[in-house]
Amino acid sequence: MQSVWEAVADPHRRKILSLLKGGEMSVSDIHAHFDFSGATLSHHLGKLKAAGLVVTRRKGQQIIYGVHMSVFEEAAQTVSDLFRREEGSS
Amino acid sequence: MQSVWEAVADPHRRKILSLLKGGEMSVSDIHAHFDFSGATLSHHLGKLKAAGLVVTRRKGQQIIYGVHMSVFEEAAQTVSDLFRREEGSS
DNA sequence: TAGACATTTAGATAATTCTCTAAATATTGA
DNA sequence: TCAATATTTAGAGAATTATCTAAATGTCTA
Repeated sequence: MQSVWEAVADPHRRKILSLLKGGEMSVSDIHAHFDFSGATLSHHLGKLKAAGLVVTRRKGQQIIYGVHMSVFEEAAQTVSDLFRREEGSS
Repeated sequence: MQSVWEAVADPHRRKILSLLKGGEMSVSDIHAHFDFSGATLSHHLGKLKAAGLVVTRRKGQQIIYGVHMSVFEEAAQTVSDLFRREEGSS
């Protein structure tokens, strides 16, 4: 599994996550927000999926992406751990 | 300025930040925790500095690195923004 | 001032990443 | 079943990154 840190290092992927936080979207819905090719989008979605940050389901011809909440919240914990100021260091 | 996201994408750099959260350290102090060359360490420190996450001062022959608290806390906000669940979405 | 120590810079290489086009796969509807 | 639509995979090229050794820079002490 790819690290969450690497997954969110790319601005396009952070934008995808922000979009998905607003609710599930199909690949073409997401694609409407970007200029690059579908193959490139697929590459980014693959990285997010490898990090476990998103989940997919099929709906007819479309694949619907959504944030994987449990992993997302774990990730929130991980990142806030790095950035939390040392405790008890008055 | 390099993005905080890219700066923390690398595990070595995250380890450096964790070390520095415990207090200021010289380059050689930091180096003692890693296996790679001094030049490589310098490269990583440069990235952290470009992101504004660390500050330096000279103390004789040594350069002392420390976390740049204001930028660090801004970064904490930035990352928690991405990972915060949508508000008011009951 | 010369030599030693600490760190950074320069220049090179290997690995990874982002992007593309073209082809493959999966599903739907006629 | 065929053609259209949606997405992913394959393969390749350009850019970036992590790493190294060697050289340069800055500071201290004898």
